[in-house]
Amino acid sequence: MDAVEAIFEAAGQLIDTQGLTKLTIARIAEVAGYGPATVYDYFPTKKAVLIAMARRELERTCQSIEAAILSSDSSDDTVVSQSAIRAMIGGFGGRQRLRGVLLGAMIAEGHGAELAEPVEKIVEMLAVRRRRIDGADLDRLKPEQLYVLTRALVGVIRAWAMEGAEQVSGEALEIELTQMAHSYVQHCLTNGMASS
Amino acid sequence: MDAVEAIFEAAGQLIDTQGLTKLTIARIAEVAGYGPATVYDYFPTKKAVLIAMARRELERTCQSIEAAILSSDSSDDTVVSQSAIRAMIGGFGGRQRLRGVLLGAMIAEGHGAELAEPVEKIVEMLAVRRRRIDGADLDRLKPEQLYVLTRALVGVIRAWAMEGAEQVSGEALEIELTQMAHSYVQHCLTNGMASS
Amino acid sequence: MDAVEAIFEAAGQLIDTQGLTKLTIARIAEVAGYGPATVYDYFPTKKAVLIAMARRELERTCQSIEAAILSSDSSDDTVVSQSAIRAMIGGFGGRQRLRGVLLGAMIAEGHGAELAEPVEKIVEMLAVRRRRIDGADLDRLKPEQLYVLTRALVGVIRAWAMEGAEQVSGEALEIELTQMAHSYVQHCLTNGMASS
Amino acid sequence: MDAVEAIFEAAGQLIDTQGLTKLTIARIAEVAGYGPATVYDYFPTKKAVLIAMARRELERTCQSIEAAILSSDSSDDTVVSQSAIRAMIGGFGGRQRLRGVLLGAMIAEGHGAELAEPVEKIVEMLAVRRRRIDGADLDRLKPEQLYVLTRALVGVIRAWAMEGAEQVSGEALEIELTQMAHSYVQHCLTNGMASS
DNA sequence: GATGAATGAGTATTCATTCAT
DNA sequence: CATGAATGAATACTCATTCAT
Repeated sequence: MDAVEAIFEAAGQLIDTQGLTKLTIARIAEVAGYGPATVYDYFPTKKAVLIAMARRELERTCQSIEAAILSSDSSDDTVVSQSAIRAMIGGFGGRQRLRGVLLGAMIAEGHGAELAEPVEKIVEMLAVRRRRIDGADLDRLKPEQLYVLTRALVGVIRAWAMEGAEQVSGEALEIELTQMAHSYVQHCLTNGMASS
Repeated sequence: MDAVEAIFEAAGQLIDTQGLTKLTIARIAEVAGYGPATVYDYFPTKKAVLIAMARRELERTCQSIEAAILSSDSSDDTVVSQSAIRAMIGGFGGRQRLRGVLLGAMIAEGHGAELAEPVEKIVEMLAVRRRRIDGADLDRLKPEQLYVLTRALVGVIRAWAMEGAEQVSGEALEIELTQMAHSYVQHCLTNGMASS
Repeated sequence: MDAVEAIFEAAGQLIDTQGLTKLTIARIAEVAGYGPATVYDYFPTKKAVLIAMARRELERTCQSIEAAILSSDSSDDTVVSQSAIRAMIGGFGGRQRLRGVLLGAMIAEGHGAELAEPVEKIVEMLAVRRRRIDGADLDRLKPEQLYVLTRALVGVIRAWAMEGAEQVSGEALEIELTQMAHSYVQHCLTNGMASS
Repeated sequence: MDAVEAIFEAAGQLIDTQGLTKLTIARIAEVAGYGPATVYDYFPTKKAVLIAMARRELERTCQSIEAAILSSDSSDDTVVSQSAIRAMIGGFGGRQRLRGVLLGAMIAEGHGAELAEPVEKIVEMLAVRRRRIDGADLDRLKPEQLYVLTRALVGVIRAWAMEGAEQVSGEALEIELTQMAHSYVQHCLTNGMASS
């Protein structure tokens, strides 16, 4: 278990400082303080390391989002959403390049759909919350709407992670993402209501 | 010129059918009908081929967006935006894998910001159009808003390209992207007006 | 003792089903129900396992040949030889791939000469038998003749083991090997007699 | 073409002096005076090199056998066979270990049946010859007999090649193999005649 | 007696890139 | 313009073997 942690840490460091291209099993092992073969005692493949890392980070992100939503006592959806989105942005340990690479790895290996989980979790929790608060039952986005919403959020965060935060501050990003999500969801629900 | 075209065509084909991993200079050259060394007469590096291709496709996409907007005589912004977004989605010859790879290459090589150009073009043209039509001098989006909007659109399209179009049809994507963009822009402009 | 047996059994199974290439100490140990290190408590080396197995199987084959000759009460040498050869062919539990691999290992490790023992045993026992039965004191084969005879028999059986038994049935093999051996020995002894 | 020859020569040398285990593509290439990658310009795989070598040696052996038979003007079959067998023994360039390894490689890779060709050629040519000489039509060995004969010859020669020629001289081998082959064939044909 | 975690040394194979022609 | 033969440097993955417990 300790070895896995060391491998993750080593790989994370290397990716964030030298990029994916320079990442080799030998280097990971060396930084982790093991021989190359040891990595293979825990992961069958180099790609598997990346995927496992991404999943763990995703897991963590989900948890911090959940925590953010649950601990937010505002009755204003926007406020709650914003703290959730802040958790998303802050996820992945803050290491920009690592974040981008891991997301990219998930997509490239065909696990892109898993990335939607955190966002779906937000939407779901907000819906539950809302129902609890005002008894309203204005629910569910259509699948394609959820799809667009999740990919938009992840896409923006990924771009921001990789391009560096020079163009836009984390705070501004947080606010605008919240606005975008909120206005789109409002629009969806409004139209959905109107047409029903 | 002919050789460059042949190289692009060969590389495009190979990427779309076999993925980036299987792409080698030798194979590109073979399919293009040249020897490997010839590729190096036109591009200094393998990455350079990818970047050049991406730029050309991006250029083309810009042009088709421009054409779509100019030829649209509707006075409804949503309709115009939608045809612009349709042009975006249809870019890269509709070859999803190719699109994903090329966009990924641009991002990986640090040219991610260029990807925003087509979207910025839409926004800009729509603004000009609006001014021409109703004389209004609507504010521009703030930089961070433009940033979020562009990355959101590109992010969704890229994800859609890489995950395969099975989950959401191109038509649905087109509609929802338009809705998302429109509701966000409305929101931005409205708030911007109110606060000024 | 039990562990050794388990190791032999595991290795035998693995070789016969997956071939020598897929044979690793780890896999042997696993199938045998032990950890890898345990194998090294009994054998100093991977090759040593193979050699030991080969020797044991060879030993067994010798014994079954002996039994076959002793229990055969025919006075016809050909009949006796044939049952001896049948015992040879049936050696190694009839597991052809295993046989081929083990014989190959013996040869490769420079123990090829040991393979001749079973055949020499046949020849010797037949000579003894003959002497007992008709008091004749037939000459021994010359060393080079014994050499050729033994290698021929082993060579054919080995080839048959490795090429698969599809081309020739075990029964036909048994008959023809007996004929070949018999006619050669006859020839040798006859000429030997004549020339002495 | 020159490169192929150099590779064969290098591989042959290495096998004969250091054995199959120590054979690596890198070493072959080095000895041949090339980089490792060049070997792959001519052979897709390490095994392919061995197979190709074996086939070439086989080819050569066939040719020298053919030449031996054709140039032998004796009317005595035994004499002719012996020179053919001498050609077989002398085949494979006289490099003992190489010979054994190449034969082993053919067998191990499932091309064992090809090894029979030289022997079948002998038998065939002798049959033709005999027919021409005395008009006799005492033909063909049964498949299983041919099988046993060929494997016996190859088996003995292979063993002799690998065990070293200390136990038996090449001359003695040649004589005894001829005797064995001859007595077996005589036996087969005689019995075949008798039973028809 | 048994182990399992760790490894170090090894190797086939790939490919972007060069250069003499 | 075009080449094709050659390559050097790189790297994922394997496995026999060890040793502290």
